[in-house]
Amino acid sequence: MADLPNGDQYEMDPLERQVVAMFVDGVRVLGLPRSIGEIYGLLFVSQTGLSLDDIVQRLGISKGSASQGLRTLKSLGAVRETDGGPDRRTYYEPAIELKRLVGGFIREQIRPHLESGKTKIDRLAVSAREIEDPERRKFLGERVERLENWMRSGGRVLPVLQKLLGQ
Amino acid sequence: MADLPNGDQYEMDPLERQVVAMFVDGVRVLGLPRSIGEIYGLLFVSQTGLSLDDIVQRLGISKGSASQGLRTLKSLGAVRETDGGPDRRTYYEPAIELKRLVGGFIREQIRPHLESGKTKIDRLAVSAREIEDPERRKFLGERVERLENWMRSGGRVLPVLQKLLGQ
DNA sequence: CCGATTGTTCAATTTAGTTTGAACTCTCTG
DNA sequence: CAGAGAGTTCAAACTAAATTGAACAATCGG
Repeated sequence: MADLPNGDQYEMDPLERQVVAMFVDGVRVLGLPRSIGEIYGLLFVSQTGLSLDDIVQRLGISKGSASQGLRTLKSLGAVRETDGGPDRRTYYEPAIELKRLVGGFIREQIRPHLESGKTKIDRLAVSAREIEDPERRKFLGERVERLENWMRSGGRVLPVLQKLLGQ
Repeated sequence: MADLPNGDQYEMDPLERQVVAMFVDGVRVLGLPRSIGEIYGLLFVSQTGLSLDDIVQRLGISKGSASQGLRTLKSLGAVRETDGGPDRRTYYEPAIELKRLVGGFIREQIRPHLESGKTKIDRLAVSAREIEDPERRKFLGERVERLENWMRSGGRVLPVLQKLLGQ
């Protein structure tokens, strides 16, 4: 590296660092790994699309990490690929519409959990009905009902959320 | 332990395990540690309040873990303390109203991040205005605006969320 | 106020999750 | 169709986060 003519193109400037750090914090709240925040943040401050190798070099992360991070971001609908014309490689750009980002996150991270939650509650309801002691059975029945209510509320909220964030 | 008359009172039955496992999964989605899901889940299936020692023994976790978990749950408004009458120790019961749970989570986990996010964006806006190159400065200004929009949307959504989940 | 009991704190350990990097596949092009 | 470049995969290494447990503080009753 020391013998390359221009190290600058591999380094982020302070403002870019600031943005990347912000997104790193941001995605941690969402339970996503740091590298995802770094990649998205870098794309977010970049005026042009970046290739996988650009990302690897500017962030100083491994190719593997960048590749996996981009896959997750693609699945969330948070980056789109633009094929680089004459060039062989793919370039990546960030999706910056909140609607799209929230939609992807709900679809990929929230809905699956709501689904599996419902299944588990159904199984729980079955177990609860098999309890011998009537008092205990009644109590459990009430708790199961409470859980079903939570799920219903959750299901009702998501569409509203999406509508509100669609601007 | 082997010489205690009734080991049963320290063990969860299969249904209790099922509920605890469900809440462990549940809280992981929210980015909270496993022990918190275990404790809340155990309280949720229990017909009576439980003491810290009850929790330690039935879940088989350490006193330290239970103590810290309860503290977090209290700060989230997800458990309340009931002092156990003649007894010296405190008993814990779960809060089961969704409104309360969501409210606590928003207050403790979401709002602080929104706040600090706003601060970071303000600082970023300052840095962006100092950029020399006009084209770059314009681009960054637009991105900062975008971030400000995201934050505004987030702020608008929370109250609606709370209202909808209040039943 | 002493000793017993309840609950807290935090450094050390353990566990879970992320990142790396080398080997691999795929695809294009000369 | 050989070889070069782009991107993927995944076991191993590393890092971050949770848990333990022992020492400590607080409180109560005798």
